[in-house]
Amino acid sequence: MDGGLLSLKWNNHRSTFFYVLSNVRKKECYTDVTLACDGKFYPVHKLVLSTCSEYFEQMFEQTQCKHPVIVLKDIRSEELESLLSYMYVGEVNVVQEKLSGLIKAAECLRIKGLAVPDEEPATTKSSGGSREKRTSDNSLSSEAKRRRQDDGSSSQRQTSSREETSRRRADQSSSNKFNRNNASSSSSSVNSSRENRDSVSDHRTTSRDASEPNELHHAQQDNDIELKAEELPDAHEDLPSEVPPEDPGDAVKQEPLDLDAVYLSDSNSASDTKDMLVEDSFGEADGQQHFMDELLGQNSASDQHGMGDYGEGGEGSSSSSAATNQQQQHMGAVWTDDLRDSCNWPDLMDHRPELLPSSAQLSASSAASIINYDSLYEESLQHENKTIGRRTSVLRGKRHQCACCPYSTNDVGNFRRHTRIHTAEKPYACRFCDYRSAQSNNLKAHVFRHHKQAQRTQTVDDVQRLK
DNA sequence: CAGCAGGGGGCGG
DNA sequence: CGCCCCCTGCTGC
Repeated sequence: MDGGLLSLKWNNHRSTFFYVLSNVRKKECYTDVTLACDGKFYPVHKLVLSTCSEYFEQMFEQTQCKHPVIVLKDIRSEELESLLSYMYVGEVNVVQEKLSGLIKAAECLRIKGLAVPDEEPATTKSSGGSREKRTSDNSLSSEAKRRRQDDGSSSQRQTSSREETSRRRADQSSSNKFNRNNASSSSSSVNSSRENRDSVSDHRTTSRDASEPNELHHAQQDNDIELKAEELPDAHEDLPSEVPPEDPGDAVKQEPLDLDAVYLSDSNSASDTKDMLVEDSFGEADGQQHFMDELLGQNSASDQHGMGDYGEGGEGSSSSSAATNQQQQHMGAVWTDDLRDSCNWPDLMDHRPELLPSSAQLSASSAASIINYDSLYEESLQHENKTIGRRTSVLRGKRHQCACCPYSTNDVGNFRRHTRIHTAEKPYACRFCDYRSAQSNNLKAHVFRHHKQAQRTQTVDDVQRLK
């Protein structure tokens, strides 16, 4: 076996991966989860989140939702941005006074390396640099500079996405440093929900010595190869310089409601079954092309695919709807109703006690929820103030634009009511059975249909009790 | 049958 | 004026 075994190594695999990953994040391609925080929306990748946080990993495992929107409470957007940089780049610079807040946020989200010990991918044969236990506070930077020695293991097929992403992180860690002096806010009062995950072996922070991240390219050139794989054209060649200083803010959709991006398929359905599916169409078609282009080292002409305006009221401005149609057409084979169906809201509902605790519980126990009504609503209002309000209200007066779907209305009550579709909030509970409804009228109708007699009796009892 | 949304009316600040 | 409640109609299963 050894005799015929050739190890093909892509010399610049890491750097290319990082570069592409950086780009897809910047361009919001392939994002499959949206973090909502402080009224901002951060389209990101489950892969990255789950790699960097078992908390996210478990969350994603418990919902098959294609594109969940995770509302982060008790975390400030600046902290989240820093954490995202940390997760994507593997490194973030933070000023001293902001550190505690960042750490707290990291603890809430159980970010590996910051809040919980990192674990080395099992199949990665690290050449075993010194692994030192990280002490969170002062290792933000050194953490990011960790191991790269395992570059050479590409002959192993990577079947674990986590492992793969860990590699990316390693790559990212080697990239240019992201200087975030504005990483902010230590005022977070987040309760540390860090759990004892110390069973995880605490391999980490092979503090790769100080070789400067920017020297990645050269450093990687040092890697030995058994058989030089055909390298990509020069996408990676210019990587250190091409990779822009990662600014999470750039990735933030400041005006998410203007975007085609967040499209939530809310195909309603029988009783509890509901597709909680957020389709992210952030120019994915373009993105795919771009991805290939990136891999091929070509510059995609579709750099600016961005998000088109959502269009008012979801009817869609001609441009946006055209864009969306184009995207959907483009990705027709990818995004089908079947896929929508594969996103089973009931799955989420089944775990709702875990995933959707009350806001109070959330505040106390965890920092994230998948669609928290209050947050979503508040964020929607914030956004509409920022965007819809700015753009639409001029024409139509106060306009409420759903953050998750094209729905919009002038009526705040209707808007609240609509929001419950996405939050699955059913505040109206039947007294006589376990039926719950999002609308009072539905409950009323239900009671009328099924519990007319019981209701009559109950009413009599109530009257007597009052007497 | 249930979910959803448009719209009207009442009420309180 | 904003909010809430309610009625009503439409839609899909």
